[in-house]
Amino acid sequence: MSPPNASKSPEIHTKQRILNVAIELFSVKGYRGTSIASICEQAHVNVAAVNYHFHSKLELYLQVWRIALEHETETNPFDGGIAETASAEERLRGRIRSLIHRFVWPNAPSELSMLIIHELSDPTDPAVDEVRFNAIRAPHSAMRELVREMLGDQATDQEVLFTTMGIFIPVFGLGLQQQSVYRRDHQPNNDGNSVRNKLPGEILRDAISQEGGFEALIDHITTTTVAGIEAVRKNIKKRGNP
Amino acid sequence: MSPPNASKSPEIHTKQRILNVAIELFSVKGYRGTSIASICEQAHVNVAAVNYHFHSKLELYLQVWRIALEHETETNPFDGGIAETASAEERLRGRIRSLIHRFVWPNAPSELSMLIIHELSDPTDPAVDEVRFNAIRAPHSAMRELVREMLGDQATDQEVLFTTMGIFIPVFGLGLQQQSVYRRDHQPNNDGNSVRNKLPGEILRDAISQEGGFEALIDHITTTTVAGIEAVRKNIKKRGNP
DNA sequence: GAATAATTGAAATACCCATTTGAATCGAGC
DNA sequence: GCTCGATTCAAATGGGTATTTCAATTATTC
Repeated sequence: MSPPNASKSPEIHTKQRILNVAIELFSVKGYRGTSIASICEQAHVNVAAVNYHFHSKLELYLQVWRIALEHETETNPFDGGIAETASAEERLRGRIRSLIHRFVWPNAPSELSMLIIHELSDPTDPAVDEVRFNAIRAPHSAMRELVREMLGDQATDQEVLFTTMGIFIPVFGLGLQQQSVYRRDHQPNNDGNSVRNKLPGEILRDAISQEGGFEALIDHITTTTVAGIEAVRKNIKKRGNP
Repeated sequence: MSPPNASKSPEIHTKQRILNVAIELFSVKGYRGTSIASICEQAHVNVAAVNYHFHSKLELYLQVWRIALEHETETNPFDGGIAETASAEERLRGRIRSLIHRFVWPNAPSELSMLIIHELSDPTDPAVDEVRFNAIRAPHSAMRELVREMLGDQATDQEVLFTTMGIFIPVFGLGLQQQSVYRRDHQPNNDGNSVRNKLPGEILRDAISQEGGFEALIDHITTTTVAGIEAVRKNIKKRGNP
């Protein structure tokens, strides 16, 4: 009777189907921008299922966060696969590679980074702060320690802080641009010429889509970052002990 | 009769009062996050006034954008007040100063930059693209030309692009962090310890709030940026003509 | 100072959304 | 094959929002 629901039953459980769609929609359109109804529609599931399996929209969202965080940590560790024993510059390169992968992976930022960006520009609920904080804190303090190591003991805290920020924060800018481009690409009414020229994010996307472009970007960022660190070190040496 | 409406009449016109409140709320909470009702409440104005003076919420929003863009252009020109005749490094410093002022001005990012960030992470309507584009394009292409000048003719387009992005895009990351901190500060239920440690944006805000911290940040960014450009130039020289 | 247009006010309308409800259906264990 | 708990379904509820409506009020013009 009724439609042959081949998309149901043992294959993938309702709960999992909801999660799969939710992670996609929440990361692209944010918490407020995605309705339970739209999730259920795409997952071929009744709206009540969401409130049955997860108590509320917010709890579903939290679950999505936890899954995205786990997934990112597994597939893309902070160290970029570089051993602890490698040179500082090697390790820096690994960290930068990992960050870029998260926030500008050619086709789209990772789900986690998109969630982070939405949460930063439009916080959902204090309950999310905890998990969001965990997602940001670990890579940030790891980077800070590495910068401290590279700048040496004579560097002031402010120098370490600014230098760390100089590496860490720009990727949020990259992610924001990428996310904007990604959304624009997926807009249903995108006729491609409503705005005459390209936004910085689109120019960048084009560049890294080219053969070798992505590696070139990582090279460029690593090179300029190392040069920046070197410049700060020179200043420290010139100044001597504070 | 009724309350002595001292907040009305010739003083400031209804339309202007709406705009004043709208620019504040839209920039902090975004388009979707602010209701017409909340604007009218704060402006001591009836909801119908919005739809009388501006046809719709969207048109009010567009008006706010135009005003914010105008205001920013007047009070904070791209060149940071540095003359065309100054050295390239001086002009770069001016541009960086201007960008930082827009996106991380100690107390809060400017209205325009907050609008931009919201629009990037959660686009409102194609009608906004035009004005948003104008807000981003001018400083971006100015920066690009300056970078081209500093890198010389032998630099590839990709080198110019990446270097420009390396200066231009990070400020979006800064702005995103600042906006997040700013919103958190202004949340009504902010007990200050729902999350134990500080987010990068908060650490940074603390640092630039200190005496001389803001200038130190601009110094740091300028120094590392110049060092980065110098590194790219060296690569170009080493490589010779492509 | 009357007539007319502009503006404001309070309430109504229409839509979207999260959540609830209670019946229907399914599935495992006996 | 029956029972009971788990799951799914369609419809209803309640709260929020943008927008409209039209009468009341204010300002402007002659």
